[in-house]
Amino acid sequence: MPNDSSKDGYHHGDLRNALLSAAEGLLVQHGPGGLSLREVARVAGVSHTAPYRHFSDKAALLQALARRGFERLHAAMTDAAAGVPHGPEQQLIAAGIACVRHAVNHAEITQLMFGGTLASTVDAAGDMSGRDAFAALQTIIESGISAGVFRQREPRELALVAWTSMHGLAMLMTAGLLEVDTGNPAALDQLVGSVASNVIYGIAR
Amino acid sequence: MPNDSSKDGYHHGDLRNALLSAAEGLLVQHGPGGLSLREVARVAGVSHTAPYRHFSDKAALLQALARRGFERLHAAMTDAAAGVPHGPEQQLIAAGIACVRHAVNHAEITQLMFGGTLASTVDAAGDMSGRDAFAALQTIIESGISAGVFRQREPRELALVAWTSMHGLAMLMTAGLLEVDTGNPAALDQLVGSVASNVIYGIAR
DNA sequence: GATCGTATGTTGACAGTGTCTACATTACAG
DNA sequence: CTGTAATGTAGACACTGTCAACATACGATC
Repeated sequence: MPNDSSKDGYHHGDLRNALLSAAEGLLVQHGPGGLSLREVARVAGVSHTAPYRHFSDKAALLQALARRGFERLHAAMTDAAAGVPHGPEQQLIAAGIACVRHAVNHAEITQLMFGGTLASTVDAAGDMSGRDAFAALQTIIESGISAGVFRQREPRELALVAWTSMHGLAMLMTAGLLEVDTGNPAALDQLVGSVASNVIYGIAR
Repeated sequence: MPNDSSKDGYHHGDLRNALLSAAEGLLVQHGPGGLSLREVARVAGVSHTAPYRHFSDKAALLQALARRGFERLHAAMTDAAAGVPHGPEQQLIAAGIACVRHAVNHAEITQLMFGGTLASTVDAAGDMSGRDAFAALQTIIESGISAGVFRQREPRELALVAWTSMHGLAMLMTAGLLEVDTGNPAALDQLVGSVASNVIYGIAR
């Protein structure tokens, strides 16, 4: 019984995704750094060199995992903003909460995405890295400026304030450096809301 | 010629610090993760197990390195604030710039300090972790509230806005995820100043 | 000053890792 | 049906973190 998905023979059928899923599972168990390519292969039920048919490197696998995370983050933020048609401020808060929530719920992958582990490697795929998420914020802010609820400045500049704030909050929490019960969604939302509203107060007209 | 410092015999004399320095040097060369305990020992000119007489673990060595970083960060921020007696706003900006500058100038160690690599281990020494730096910010803000230039809110709340913002900025820059020339001090200060003044605008009375 | 415990440093070994090369099996195009 | 590329395997290599056993040097005690 080689595996659960697709084909059942010598060839796996969808090993690439299976490896990514296995890696993600192991990543949340043992933190980043505690993840070994061989164990990933073991969990996926293949030999220890099979991953090299799909990823040139261990770093490449981690990078693919990070890419997944960036996509999910972007989706979470835009979805959250889209679900709140009550104007840019509320959209911004919703996006911020979604951002931090995603970070807390996927702490290990968040560290992968923004931690320096892949820093050197990320350069190549850097075009991808979180730029979409940042752009989402900027879009909200632009609409807010047009609507006259935000100060008339460089959108990028205002977006940067929001982005760095949320990013910092997320990183501090995922690193466990903030005395807050990340398991309590209400407390989390309140904290994020507090920071976000302060940011908005600074941004607002 | 076993070494340059202190004694020259079988016993090193100050191996602990020598190891930390060697580790720091290697850390900036090859990023975090690319640092091997054995190479640290090699650089320090001792056998590959000598470090175990001073650090229980590889993680323990990295943790000590991180602790050094926290101390330096705190010192840099308080020094910067102390050097600017022109009121809390300017002090806050100075501290923010010092914070980000320290992060940029010690990118690898910053990733060590706040990245998740040590997350599980940091719990023990967590009391140390950046709390001092945060407290420094909070002190400035408290004096600002007393002086009536900042809004009358929970100091912790306002400090959190400033802290997350600076922290996020620092982390994004050290991870190379911000399109900014970190080598150009002027551009860096301007960027930090921009974000900081926006934060202050939100905090100010 | 000799002695002895202890701190410090060394050697050797072990399992585990990332990655390379060579080989085996399968899918598929002609 | 045949050959070629894609995919997976086996074995090897240097390297790593860590443990146990041993060697050396320092410092207090008699």
